[in-house]
Amino acid sequence: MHTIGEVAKILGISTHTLRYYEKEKIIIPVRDASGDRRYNDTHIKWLQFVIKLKETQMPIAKIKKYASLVLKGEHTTLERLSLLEEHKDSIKKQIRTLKAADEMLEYKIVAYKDFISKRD
Amino acid sequence: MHTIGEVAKILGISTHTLRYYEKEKIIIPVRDASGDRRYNDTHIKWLQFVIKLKETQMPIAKIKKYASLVLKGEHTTLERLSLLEEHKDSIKKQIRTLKAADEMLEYKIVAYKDFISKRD
DNA sequence: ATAATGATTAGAGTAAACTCTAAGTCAAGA
DNA sequence: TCTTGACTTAGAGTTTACTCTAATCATTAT
Repeated sequence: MHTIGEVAKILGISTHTLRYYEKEKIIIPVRDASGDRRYNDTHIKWLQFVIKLKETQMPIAKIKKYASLVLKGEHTTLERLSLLEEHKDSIKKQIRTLKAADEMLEYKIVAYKDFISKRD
Repeated sequence: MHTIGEVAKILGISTHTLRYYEKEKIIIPVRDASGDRRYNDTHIKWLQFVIKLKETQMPIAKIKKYASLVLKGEHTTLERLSLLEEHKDSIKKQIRTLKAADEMLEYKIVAYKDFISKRD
């Protein structure tokens, strides 16, 4: 069981952010005798998953939606599955966009290098 | 030569956004006799480039920086080149992140499908 | 015993990137 | 002539995702 400060350090995010995610019902830690938040390994794994989703541009609203489905129980698995499949599509699209931009930049960079070498 | 409304339609962005980019000195169109903005094909190509940079998560501040270098003239080509190379690195990183997330999602999706097929 | 550390809360403040409003000008078509 | 529609401006408002503040409480270190 970890305190909020420890979890913040482990995940590389701030305690503020962890409390914000709780306010948004993305993570619900347990409380110890004195009312402090406690996170177990399941909480941490869930947060690592949330961070992965965030890194791939899933908005907080959608992460919230997914979290609420998880809380609702097993009868939401189909809906969760389609949400994840939708996001997988979005990731594919992002990769395509990035690859196109990468090619364009490569082209521009070569043009710049060529220009510079001919000038100097 | 195109009006702001035409350019907005061509690029799929709003006239508000085009004026905002101008306020940020990212694009400086010319003006016609009655003071209206006019965009030529060079302006449009530049805006398409800006949109590509945006799609790959370059912040407005950095796009602004690049635009200012272009305005300053040929003696900034080296600096522009390194800015673009830096961004190309960031794109590579983004692709790696997305691929990792994609694999993780594939794994999760398979697990969900497995669970559902065994349950039904 | 006291000071430092780290936790708590409600709620205010911030940054980025738009997005919209209000009040106005101007040219073309019915 | 009137109206419609596109344009102009300065500046206010919105959304997202934090980020911080202030006041307070509990535990640990000297």
